[in-house]
Amino acid sequence: MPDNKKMIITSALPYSEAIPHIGNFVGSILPADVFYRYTELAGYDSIFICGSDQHGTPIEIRALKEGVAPERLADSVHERMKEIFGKFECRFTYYGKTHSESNKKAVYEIFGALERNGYIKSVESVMPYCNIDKRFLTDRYIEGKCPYCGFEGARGDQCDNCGRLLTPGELVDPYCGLCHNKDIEFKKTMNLAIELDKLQPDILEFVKGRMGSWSKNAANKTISYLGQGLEAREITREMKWGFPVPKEGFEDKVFYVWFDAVIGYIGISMEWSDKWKDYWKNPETRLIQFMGKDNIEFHTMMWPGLLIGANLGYVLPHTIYAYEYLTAKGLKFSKSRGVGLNMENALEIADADYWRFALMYLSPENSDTDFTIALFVDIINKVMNDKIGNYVHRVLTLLKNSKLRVEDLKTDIGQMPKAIKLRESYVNNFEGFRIREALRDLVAIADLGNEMISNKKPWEIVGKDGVLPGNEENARSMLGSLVRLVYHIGMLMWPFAPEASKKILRRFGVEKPGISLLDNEIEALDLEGLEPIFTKFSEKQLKKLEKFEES
RNA sequence: AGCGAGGUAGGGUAGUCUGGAGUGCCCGCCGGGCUCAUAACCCGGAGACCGGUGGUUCAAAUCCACCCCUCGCUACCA
Repeated sequence: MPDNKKMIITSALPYSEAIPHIGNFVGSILPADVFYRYTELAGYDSIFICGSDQHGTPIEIRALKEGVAPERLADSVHERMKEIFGKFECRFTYYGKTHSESNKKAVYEIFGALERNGYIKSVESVMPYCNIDKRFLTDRYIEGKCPYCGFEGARGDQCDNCGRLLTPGELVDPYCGLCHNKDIEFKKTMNLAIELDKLQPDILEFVKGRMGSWSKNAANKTISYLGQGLEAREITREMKWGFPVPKEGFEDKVFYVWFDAVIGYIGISMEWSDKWKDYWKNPETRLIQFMGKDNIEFHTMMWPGLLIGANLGYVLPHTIYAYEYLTAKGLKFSKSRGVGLNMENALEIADADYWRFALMYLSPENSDTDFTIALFVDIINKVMNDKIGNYVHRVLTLLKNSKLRVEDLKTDIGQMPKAIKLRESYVNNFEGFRIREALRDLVAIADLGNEMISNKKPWEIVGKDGVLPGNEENARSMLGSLVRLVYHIGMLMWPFAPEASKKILRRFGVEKPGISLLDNEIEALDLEGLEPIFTKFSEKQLKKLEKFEES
């Protein structure tokens, strides 16, 4: 139940190299958005912060290859992502980006504090250096022959042929992955690192106090990592693209992308509004963070570690919720391997509401979940259409035929214990981050409605042209109850399928949905131009989809 | 190899923390009902040695040990 505490909801920042696929979406931004919409529905004072993660090697290298400035490349992808998230009805309070003045300010502030407080040290490493390109090469961008299987073209991090993890020094006859010359030498270089080992006791205390409300995978993985002991982690890199390090001797380096990406939550909020402080510097605020399971250690240890070390009064994460993966035919969705469906293509198949609903219905909250078109179509046709859409439509049609007016309807929710129970379950499930279960509760309300119709047989007392004489009282309470459930569905559907929700609520004159409204009498009823709120996939579309799945 | 997550009817899941008759849900299947509705809806039924083996217990899907299988992470990707 809502209290007066503020809430910051974040999704892991999507990397702006390419358009995310639906696996990325369902694993972070979608649940964050759905949860944020729930907090609005429940009446919390919450903000939803996200943005594009723009720094890092892949973008710099790609920009180099395409002959454009990294910033231009990152910004163009950022604009496309912003647009596509908008099309998916994501309701960010603010969607920013990491390459911004405000984020630079936040990064410098936190770095400065960490240094002042004695948590930064320099570490020496030896890295391959290309004398032609005049730059250090990260593991991915040095290539050569695999020392194990002899494969030509193995990368410094891994051999694609035998799958072994490698280090650049192991490669036989290494060459630069950019210019393909062999004029490479291994040179010493210095980088800055955050001393997580020093922060370990504080991080451990933080984790112990909070992990009760984390997802199982996040909690267990963190315990396991902490048991092994944290080590200093580098926060600077040998690159041009990023924020220059403001420290003598390191000016030619930039901050490592993970460092300014997590700080981005703050930096982006700063750009949003002066009100950012009311949330970030308020010890009561709950910071709720959604992400894929690959992001766990950054959020449970490194990010809290740097906040604790900086000691600037920023709130620490309250809830960390990490999602498993959506897979396609058992394979992890992957841009590089061409597995899965990107968000732009997805909209050619179905509108945002359908994707949001179906993806949350399949949400990989507890384990990897296999996505198939057949399953997707099933959810749309059977669940959204046959259960929910059809229920809403049959009730509204009955109501229209009955010619009853809104003030005739008796809609005493107190007489509907099952509906109240489902509504409570919906709220409890959201509060416990069991979002998929909350969605099941919503579906169960439609099930309840369909069952009520069968039991009460309203067609026996409502004709095509009004209520049959002598049945007025009965019709008023019967239809009142049925429409009450439609009202509930419209309201509780809002986090999942906002467009359909709006379509329903508009008929009841509700502009801004809220759970507290569910106890009020329905005040308006507009039954003009009734049509089903969802439509099914036709046989024709199905065949098209099957072809799509083949490729 | 280490670590994390899973293995429950034909398929997909919940239940496992906090042991108590295999209990629930979705799809599919079989039978019946209904006609307000999107050929939709409702009711009933069949279908599971709860991955395996051993142990603890009056009692194990649930706790313990070992084993088998799947996925993921162990990246100078974020």
